[in-house]
Parts: sequence; C-alpha cells; structure tokens
Amino acid sequence: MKLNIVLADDHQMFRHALRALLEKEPHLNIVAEAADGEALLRIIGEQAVDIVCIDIGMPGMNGIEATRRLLALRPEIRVIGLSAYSDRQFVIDLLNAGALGYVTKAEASEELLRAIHHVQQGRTYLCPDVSGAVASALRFDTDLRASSHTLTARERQVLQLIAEGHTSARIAERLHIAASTVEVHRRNIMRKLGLHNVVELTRYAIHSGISPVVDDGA
Amino acid sequence: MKLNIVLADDHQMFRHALRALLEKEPHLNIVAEAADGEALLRIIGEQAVDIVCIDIGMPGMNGIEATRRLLALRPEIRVIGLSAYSDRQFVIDLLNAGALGYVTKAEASEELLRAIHHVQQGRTYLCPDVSGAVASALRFDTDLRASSHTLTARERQVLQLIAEGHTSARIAERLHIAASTVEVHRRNIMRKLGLHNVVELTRYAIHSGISPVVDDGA
DNA sequence: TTCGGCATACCGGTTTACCGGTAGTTCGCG
DNA sequence: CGCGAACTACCGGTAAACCGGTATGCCGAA
Repeated sequence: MKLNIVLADDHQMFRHALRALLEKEPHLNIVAEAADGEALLRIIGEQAVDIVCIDIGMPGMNGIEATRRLLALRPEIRVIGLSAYSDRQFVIDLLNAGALGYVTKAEASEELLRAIHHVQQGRTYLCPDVSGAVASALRFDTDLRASSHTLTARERQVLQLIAEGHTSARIAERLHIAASTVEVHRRNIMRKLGLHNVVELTRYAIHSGISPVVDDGA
Repeated sequence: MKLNIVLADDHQMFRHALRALLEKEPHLNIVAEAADGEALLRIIGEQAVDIVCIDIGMPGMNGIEATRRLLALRPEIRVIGLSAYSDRQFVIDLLNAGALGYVTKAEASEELLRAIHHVQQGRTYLCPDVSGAVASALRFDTDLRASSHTLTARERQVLQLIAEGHTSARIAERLHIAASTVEVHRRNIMRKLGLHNVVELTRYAIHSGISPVVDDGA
C-alpha cells in the first residue's frame, strides 16, 4: 500500500524538485502540492492523505498555524515540518502544534525519507542538528512548553502579518475583522512581549520563526 | 553532447531535489553540487562546467560575489541566479556580476529549464515576475546598470539604526544631526530600495547583513 | 568651471502607529 | 452557574512615519 503524501511550500520550484525526488521511491505517492496554508487545508478536505510535508516559513498562514488547523480537522494525518532554520522555539512550537517530524532543508534528503518512515509508524523524528539543539536547550530550561511568550493563535497570525509589512487596515481586510481589533491584538502582543514598535515586532517575528527572514515579491 | 551543470545552494535538500528533477532531462548532466561559494570555486577549477545554477542567499560568500569571482576565472561559464526573492537590486547586481539568467524559486521548475536553454545559447533569461519588476523600475530610473540603488555609507548607518528600532529623533541625537535630515535619509533609502515602511526596511537590513539577527545559541 | 552626488535642513500635509480607556460576545472550565 | 480567557469593537489623543517639495554648502569628476 502506497503512502499518500502532500507537499506544502511557497516555492513552486522546491515543490517540483522535491516531488521528483520522492517519486523515485516506489512506496511513496505524491497526491498534491500546496503553495500556502489555505490551499493545504482545502486539499486535505478533499482527498485521502497519510503524510503532509509542510514548510514552516510560508507567507500568510505559516506552517505552524496550518499544522494546528490541519490536525484539528484530520488528527490522523502525520505532519513533518520542513524548514530552513533550526531555531529552538520554532521546533517546540511545531511539535506542540502536533507535528511528529522536523527536518531542516540544510540536511540531506535522506533525512526526509527517514522522517517519513518514522512518522508513518507514529513515531517522532527530528533530524540530527535539530534534536541536538533541542537537547542542549533542555539542559537549561526544564519546561519549554510553558515558557516564553504565550501568544494566542490569533495574535501569532496578526504578528506575522505585521512583520510582513502590512498596515492594520490591510490586516483587518485579510482577516475580515475591524482595524480597531487588529490594533488591540497588536497592543496585546506588544504588552506580552515587552516590545514597543513594529520594528521590534518584526525582529521578534523573524527570530522566533513566526515570519521567514525573506519573503517573495517586491 | 550533454550540458555539464553545477548546482550551488546552501540547502542540501534543495540541491538533491533539484538534481532529481534536472536528471529527468536527458541532455543535462549534473556534475557537482556546492554548499557555498568557496566550494563552488574549487569545483569549477577542477572540472569542465558549462552552466552554474547558483543561489543568491548563501551564507558566507553570497551568490553575487561568487559569480563575480567565478567569471573572473572562467568567463565562458553561463551563470543562472536562483533566489527566493525578486528584489530588484539583487537582480541588477547579479546581472552586473555577469550572470545571464535569473529565476525565483517561487516560479515553476520549467522556468529553470527555459533559463538553461536560453543561457546555453548565450542569451539572457529573466523569469516573468523578475522581468516585470525590472521593467517597472526602468520607468523611474533610466540607468539601472550603474547600480544607482547602492546605499551610501551614511544611509547604511541610518538604516541600521532604524532596523534597531530607533525613532528618527533618537537617530538624530545619536548622529548629531537634525531629525529632518534623518527623515530625508530614510526616504532616500526607501526610494532606492523600493520599500515603503520600516518593517520592510528592517527585513532588508537583516537579510542584507546590515543588521544581524542575534541567535541565542539555538 | 560647471555638473552631479552627498549630506545637511526645513516646509506642509496625510496616514499609521502607539497608548489609554470601555465593553460586548462566545466558549470552556471548575 | 459564575468566571476568566479570547476575540471582537469603539472612543479619544499624541507621536511617529510617510510623501511631496525646496534649498544650501561641499566636493570630486567631467
């Protein structure tokens, strides 16, 4: 029986290339690709999916948020996070969202195949450099889950859009809420994190992995 | 006769995937991969290479600098820039460095094949979204080749302070100049780079290395 | 020497961010 | 049930950013 896999990444070229690579494995079946979180949620609502490989650094709904919503709809799906970065907080957040695997793009593609093999059996898999980072962090912080910020899902969503350079008005349109509400969210975020302007919010979002370092378009 | 191609990207997974994809083309021969500029220069000194696909956003020696040095050693090699973003300045700089092609990762992989086909014949190829960005820039700036988008030393200094979260007033104090002058600098920076708010300035400063993202030991 | 680039500085105006409140709804939990 | 958390929404006000323009002195290149 073949494994049905969905690839989610904002770079079409990376998706195509990864598809070409995974299709060399006879037991894998790439059933769909998604360029963003919204497309991904549509896809998993339409067809049978076993494993989702999802990029963390996607514009709009990011990979962590998408994972959260995806698993709320289909808890049986195994999620593997793909990322360019190995930030500690980043990994923790994704695992808390319910993902089973985490592999950085700097690793060899064999690591992804290994992750697929592990999560298929319900086991967790972290690629070497990530598991090392998490392990070293555990030595200093006994309870990573409860520590750090505690932004709500909505707040993370707003923060990401702020860090992408959108004004409150545009964010409000995007989320179908009032601009005043967006400003309340921003103020709550700033209060929780002890930050005082959008530059600091942007830096926090980038460093924490909520927003990728670079985004496309001009 | 097969085309000898080298792939340069800091993400091993992307290189492997791209190799799998390009190897489906019978006339292409992937002879080597490089994770950074130094490795790339070593490779082209050791074997026959026709085309190099190089990522712009590599740590250490970036793609533009690597292209410059590569073509100084082997001017006959055709270089195609691969990038996650379509920033105008990067396109201009890369073309000035001597590259013939520029394709963003957000584009389909067919765009890369098209670029390979074009540069093989010595022709320039820019993928649609990039050529659009360059064309729109041409309307406002008659001479892009002269790299008029280069920031002055003072502008870089101001940009760094902006990206650290300081207001114009504070920056003015720090530099012992008037706040109005700081604002002129900021506007000139934004005009040169095609950016429109401090969030975009912050992101630019971070990914261009003007302002570092402090990594807490990960 | 004329020209352009750079840094300096100010004017006026619009938009957005930032800060302080208040307050309604929903939803889950003890 | 009552309570708190989260999300929603508005009010008023100040500060800062953003967008035009104009202008001066300096310096190096054509």
